Amino acid sequence: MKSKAIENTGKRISLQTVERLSVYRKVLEELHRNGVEYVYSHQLAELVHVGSAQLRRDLATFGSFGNISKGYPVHAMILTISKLLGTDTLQNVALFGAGNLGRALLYYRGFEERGFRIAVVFDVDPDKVGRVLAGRRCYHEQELEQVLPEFNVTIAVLACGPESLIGLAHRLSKAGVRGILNFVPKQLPELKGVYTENIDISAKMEKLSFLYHFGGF
Amino acid sequence: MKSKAIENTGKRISLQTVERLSVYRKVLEELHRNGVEYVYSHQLAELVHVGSAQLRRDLATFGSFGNISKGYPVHAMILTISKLLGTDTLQNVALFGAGNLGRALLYYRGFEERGFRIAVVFDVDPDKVGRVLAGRRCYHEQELEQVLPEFNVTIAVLACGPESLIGLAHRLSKAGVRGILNFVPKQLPELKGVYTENIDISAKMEKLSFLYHFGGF
DNA sequence: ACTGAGCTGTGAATATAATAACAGCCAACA
DNA sequence: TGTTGGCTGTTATTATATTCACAGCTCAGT
Repeated sequence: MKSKAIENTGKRISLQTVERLSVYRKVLEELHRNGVEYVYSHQLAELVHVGSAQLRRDLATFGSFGNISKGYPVHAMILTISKLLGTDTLQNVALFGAGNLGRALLYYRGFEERGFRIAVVFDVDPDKVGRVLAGRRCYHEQELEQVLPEFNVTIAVLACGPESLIGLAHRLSKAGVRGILNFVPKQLPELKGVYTENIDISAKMEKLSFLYHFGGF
Repeated sequence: MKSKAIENTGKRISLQTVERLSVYRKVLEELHRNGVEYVYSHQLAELVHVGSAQLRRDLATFGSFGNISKGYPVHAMILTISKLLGTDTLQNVALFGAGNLGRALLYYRGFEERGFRIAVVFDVDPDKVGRVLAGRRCYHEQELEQVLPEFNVTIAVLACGPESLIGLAHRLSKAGVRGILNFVPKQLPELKGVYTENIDISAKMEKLSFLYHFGGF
């Protein structure tokens, strides 16, 4: 796997570790809600279906926080991981495309508790432009350059049509966006200084299909 | 990375290779639409942002199909990859949850051309049960055991609430489902004989956020 | 105080993935 | 027909990720 690892306090944090950290935090939040204060590596590891050694190693990449006999402090770990992921403070996100998927994302209540807020919506459909959807004003995609700076957006979510996708990506890059989450099943160009992450739902199904047809069990 | 590799014709196909195959096929489809008949590994590699050696190696895992001087035959490769992924024939999928996301998936036209068809919908909301959504009848989740067998479903997509998620997973397992695509940001249990794949949108954003905050470029 | 059970953090060992590099082939062309 | 350029498939190499296994610590129970 192409592993762009990041330099931290002398230790490198691989992207795979980062992905697991999201999961750890998610489960830790649940433990926290249940009043659990400390958790052992093997307990948490079992909850997230990961080896306990790997869990300890992941956590060790950004400094040790485990109490040697009580285990890991749940709440402190949540805060530490949040800070590492940059989600300790709310980030504004721009949504492109107010179709079925776009609106589903708009109405989803779960982003805020994970540190993200869809602040603006863009579309090309004249019927949608100018309207207010779930409290967010919908602008025309052409207005991107004027509107985006107002909202201090660093991440763009693409749930639009595939037509002008490439051009859009370049414009976003120029407009200062630093991350793109792309739901459109079409290849984006590589943009310098912008990290792009694809979510291809059909591809995930294909993976499941492969496993099923090959009897991967 | 936990690499459950699959035994094929003596060669193992890693899941990472499978994921890339989806991308290859997606791009190959586009080339095919544009009338391209053959493509060289370095051309395709550039389109998908992968090293050409890796591309050739990926393709070689299921037998060689590259014409040594013309490159790879676009259409034949599409068919071969489709067969490998099991998407050469349409597969029925069951959707759980007809909320915002669920409906977005229901109305999405793109699944069929990738080999999947949402055949049934389940929900717990009495307002939705019994209604027909985008041509698909909505059943109550309780009816799962009776209804599922009619539709020959092997993959379930979870876009429901987190409340009875674990129980649902176990029931799906018992009902013969072989793959679960889970959009609910909650940890599923490990089910013997069922492969589960999670799509956590917030987690993807967290990853982007991490990269941005750490200046991973 | 002392012992023992059980935890974390981590060096060492292993498994896996990505890259480089090249042998052998084919077509085009002189 | 001989030669050359550029391609694939694959082997060798390097880089990365995971797992093992244990030193060293902490506390509970005596």
